[in-house]
Amino acid sequence: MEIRKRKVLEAVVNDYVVTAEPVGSRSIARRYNLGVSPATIRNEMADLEDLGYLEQPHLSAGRVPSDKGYRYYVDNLVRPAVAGGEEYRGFMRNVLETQGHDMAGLLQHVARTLSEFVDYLVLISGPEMGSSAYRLVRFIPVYDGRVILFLVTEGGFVQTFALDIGDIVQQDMDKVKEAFYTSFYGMTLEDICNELYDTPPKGLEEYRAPLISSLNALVERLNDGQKQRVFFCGTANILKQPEFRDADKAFALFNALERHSLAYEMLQALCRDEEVDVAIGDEINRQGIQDCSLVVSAYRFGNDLMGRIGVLGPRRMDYARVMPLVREVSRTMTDVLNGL
Amino acid sequence: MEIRKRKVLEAVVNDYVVTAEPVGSRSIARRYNLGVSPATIRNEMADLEDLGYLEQPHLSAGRVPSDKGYRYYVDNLVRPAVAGGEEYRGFMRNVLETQGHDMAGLLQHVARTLSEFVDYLVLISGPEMGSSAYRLVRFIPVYDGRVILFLVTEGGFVQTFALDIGDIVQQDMDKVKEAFYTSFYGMTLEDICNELYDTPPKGLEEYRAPLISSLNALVERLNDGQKQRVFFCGTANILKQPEFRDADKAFALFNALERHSLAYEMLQALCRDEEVDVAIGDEINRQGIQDCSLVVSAYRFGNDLMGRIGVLGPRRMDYARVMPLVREVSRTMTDVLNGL
DNA sequence: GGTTAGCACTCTCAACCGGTGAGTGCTAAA
DNA sequence: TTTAGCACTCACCGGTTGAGAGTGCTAACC
Repeated sequence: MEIRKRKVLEAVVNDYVVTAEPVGSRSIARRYNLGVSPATIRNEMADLEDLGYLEQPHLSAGRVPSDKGYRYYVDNLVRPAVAGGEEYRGFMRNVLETQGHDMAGLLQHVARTLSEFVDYLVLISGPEMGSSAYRLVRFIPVYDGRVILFLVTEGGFVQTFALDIGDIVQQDMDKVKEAFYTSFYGMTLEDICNELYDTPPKGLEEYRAPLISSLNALVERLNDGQKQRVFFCGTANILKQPEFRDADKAFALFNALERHSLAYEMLQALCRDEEVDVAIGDEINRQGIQDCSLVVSAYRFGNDLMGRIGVLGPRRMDYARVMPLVREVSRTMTDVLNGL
Repeated sequence: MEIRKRKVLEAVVNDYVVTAEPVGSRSIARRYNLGVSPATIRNEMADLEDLGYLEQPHLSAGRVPSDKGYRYYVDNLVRPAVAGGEEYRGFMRNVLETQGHDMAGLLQHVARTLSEFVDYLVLISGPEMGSSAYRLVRFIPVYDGRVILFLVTEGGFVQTFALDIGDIVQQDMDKVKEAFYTSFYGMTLEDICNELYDTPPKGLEEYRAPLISSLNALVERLNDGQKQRVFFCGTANILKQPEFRDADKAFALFNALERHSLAYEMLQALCRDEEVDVAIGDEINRQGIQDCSLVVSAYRFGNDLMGRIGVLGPRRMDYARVMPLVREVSRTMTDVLNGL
């Protein structure tokens, strides 16, 4: 694309991001020093519309970026705003350090903090329990037939699941206590299922079937993303955005987001790039969320991907600010989790 | 209050609940068989307004119930709608039974199910961890200095907390493992703190201070309600209500609700009655939630109050439907949790 | 040939205006 | 005490109008 067209496209996106109003040739000529008259810009805009980068809500209105226009902007034009990054980094470190590695609380806090820096919705998915390796696995019998599966991931995330292994007589409970003191270090849930299937703990052969089926059901749920918790913060922010002041639009969006599994899948679906990824409008491909964009970055522990941090806002999102911010937060998360 | 005034007040509330429009004397005369003309009803309404039970949005509009009017209605006039109760009970039992006592999942499901029966927001607070007695307390050392406190309440609710007890040398970790195998059966968190303070486990005297301070911080957080999780469902429902189609109103409400601790306190604050309680408008006494009503009922395990189920909607809530429904759900919860 | 000034045209939006309908308060009669 | 009648108020709807912003097109300009 010619240099001037790029400048015009960038100007349109920049202006539209802040005003949420269709932007016209005159205002671009006034606010940006392109050295040409509105008429020339008008011609460029007409060309950009032909090429599919801009759209016109109605004749005699200004132009609005199309999905394709945003895509081009994000891929080629966006100039990350550095301001706030450092400030935020300090803030984050503070949050991370005072939260003492209580993962759920930590993620909640990070979501809250981030949502105060952007006027959008923040989503953070927790560690993927289904396929990650555990540093500690413990089976804790609680009472008749109920066993709590206690897991700690490499990253220190604790999760518990209740398993029902049917009627157990009291004296067998002690056996359970003993039997499950085996080490499952570094195994995934699938591994544990297989292990138990192949070599059931001594004295507990008769409970193997219900235990296995209970575990299998658990693995299945985890893979469905049903058990996966997504932390939300800044829901109210959505209502600040002019495009969601219409109650029906807002309703459709909130309704969709209420299915946490959908939010989880949405976060998972983005993984083109290592650092920070963006899905624009229809690219999100979820009912009710067509009018949004999602900026996502993953945080890691060691080589394992732990979870994802996402910011969901209108397509007209402030990419220049959000992208570096999200990148920064996930980097900081990764750093702190890895004990740097 | 005279019988006819009561009938008129009831009629106004009933109509306003469904239409959300100020209701006039004529429409009451038409829809209810009071045996008097609109003019008479008009006079009664003027009286009710003088008494503070009704309000007029503007001259020449119909009347709307005031907070006082709703209060009188809820206390004296409401006729619980029975329809749906049994149907719901079956539904609930099914949810409760298939959820296998995984408390977090269970509460989430109950919230979801209930939110499908009412067009309002459902809030459920989990067991109060701070002051309830535990059936099982376990300290699980994870790695250097990090100990997970693993708690199971009488009701089978599992919760874990990370504690930092400072630098621990590896060989001491085994001691921790041993030392914390004590039984803390039936103790509350406060009890445990005291116990550890009075008689620190053998060989771990030097870790007493950080452990105690870590635990104290935990108790404090629990008492602040910070750690208390509140399960939300039906947030989108709020936007269906005409009074929240105005984005600013909705924003104020969502903003307030985002502070989960506020939601928690709101639920806790209501405890006049055993069965089901209602806070109307300003009675809720929380910034941003003045225009709502809250219907709450507690569920129990044994004699302990475990948590609360609340429905938050506009003041113009369908009390006749919501009140029995909330009562029914909390009863069913209590029944199922107690193993009936 | 690219650029620009000028101009007619389009479309939205806010303000205005009058009519309609719902509802009220008041008064006088039943 | 109740009711019919009536004048009055106010929100709301639909149509109109004018202003403002923006466009496309054309012809002149460098």
